[in-house]
Amino acid sequence: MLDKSHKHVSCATCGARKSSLFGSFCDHEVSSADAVKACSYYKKNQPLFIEGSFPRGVYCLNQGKVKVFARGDEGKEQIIHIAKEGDIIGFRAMFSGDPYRVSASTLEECNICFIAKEEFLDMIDKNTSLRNGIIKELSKELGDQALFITNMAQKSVRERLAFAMLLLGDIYGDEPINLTREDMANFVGTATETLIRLLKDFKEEGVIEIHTRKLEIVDKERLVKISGK
Amino acid sequence: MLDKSHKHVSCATCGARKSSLFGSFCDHEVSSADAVKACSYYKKNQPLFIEGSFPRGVYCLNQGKVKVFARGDEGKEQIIHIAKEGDIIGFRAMFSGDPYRVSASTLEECNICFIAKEEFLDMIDKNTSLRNGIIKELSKELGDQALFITNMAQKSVRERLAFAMLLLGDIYGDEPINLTREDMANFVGTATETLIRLLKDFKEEGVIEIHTRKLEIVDKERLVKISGK
DNA sequence: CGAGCGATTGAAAAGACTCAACCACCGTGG
DNA sequence: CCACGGTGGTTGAGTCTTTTCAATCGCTCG
Repeated sequence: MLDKSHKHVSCATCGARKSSLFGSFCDHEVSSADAVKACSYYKKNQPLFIEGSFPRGVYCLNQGKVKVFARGDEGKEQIIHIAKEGDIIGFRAMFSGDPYRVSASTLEECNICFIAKEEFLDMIDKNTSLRNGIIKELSKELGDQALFITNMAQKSVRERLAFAMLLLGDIYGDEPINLTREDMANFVGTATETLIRLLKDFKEEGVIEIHTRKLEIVDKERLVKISGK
Repeated sequence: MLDKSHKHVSCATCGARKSSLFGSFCDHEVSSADAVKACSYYKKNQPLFIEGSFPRGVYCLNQGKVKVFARGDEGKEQIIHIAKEGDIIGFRAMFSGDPYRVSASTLEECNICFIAKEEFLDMIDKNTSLRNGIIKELSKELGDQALFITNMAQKSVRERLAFAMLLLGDIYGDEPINLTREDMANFVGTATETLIRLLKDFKEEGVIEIHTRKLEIVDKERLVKISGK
């Protein structure tokens, strides 16, 4: 259980920072980031921002997972990305000038820091390596999404599920994967029922273990093979 | 028929430049861009770069269309983007540090200018508005791709085709859309046969006209409706 | 203990793909 | 000028994956 107060989490002691875009900060930059940010505790399933609204800053995840998703015409969610500790989200729309084209909401209890737009843009102006890191991150995501599109267009649901499980394995690390079946289906891009049937197949094939809602990968090699890459 | 010589096309007289990322260049910048770039004539179906190789510079389209695509596991192409006059391609991989994750090849005869990596990075260092333009372009594409993914995951092939026709309408402007059925299918993410059947439907519904290989949009409103947005 | 959401199962229907064959256009070379 | 070959386009039939809809189950939290 996380601390529910709005207590300030220092960037200096943030375990997630080192592997984040702010990883290269010097002491001075760390403390000035600390000074301008606001920390909040978020309950499960709480929105950070919603498609169509205008961005007012960026969110830096100290603890917990966040889904980033778009809604299709019938309102069905398509999860584009799942962010974990150390990830920064919401910066895309700050650069494009558009309103958000996706929504974000917590998948579990989270501690999340917020940095206002002006402060963030200011940091980018002053810090070349942060700026380069952002450009690199945008580029990396663009490449990932090209693969995502290709998978979506050409792979069967079974293959996509295997691929998604591998991604989720990386995101969740040691912890078991913990998502509703619906969120998982919306990540893979299929119907909930289809997803459930395929998970059952994987279980019977000894590829994963199912503990009600929590999933564990047993045979990663096999998943790689099934995913077709 | 384009000029097949490797004659230098000046950025100063390039009709495509004004609407491109280089649109904000001052005279001085235009002439220095002119000085470092190399112009080439490309035949139809000629590759610019190939997935897996490392980028050595960026390509600026003066004339013609270029497809940017990834290959799925069975080698099938998925077209991610179709670039037109004034577009700059290949810069993503220069920032991510990865090798190219997509390939690019001409869809028709083209005049294309090449700017080497160091020169381009140098231009970005020196020109803030170019740099901001690049960041904005990366962000814009990232947003477009999120929509692309959602469409791919949730829409029927018919809906996706309608959506793709609208995009192609913008890309081709006044000219008729001119792609092989296979390229078109690889853009929509479907089998060639399915695409052909759906094009026939659209024709019978009076939405498009088919002149062998060239397609013309007759009822744009209807396409918007069919695409479901 | 009960309500309610999330998970699961089954059966039927629909959408899309594959495979195989055939057509049509176009440029080439005899 | 015409026959030929090849690429790209079209059509039909059968199959298979995936979705949809309906019903049931079973945690989990007040």
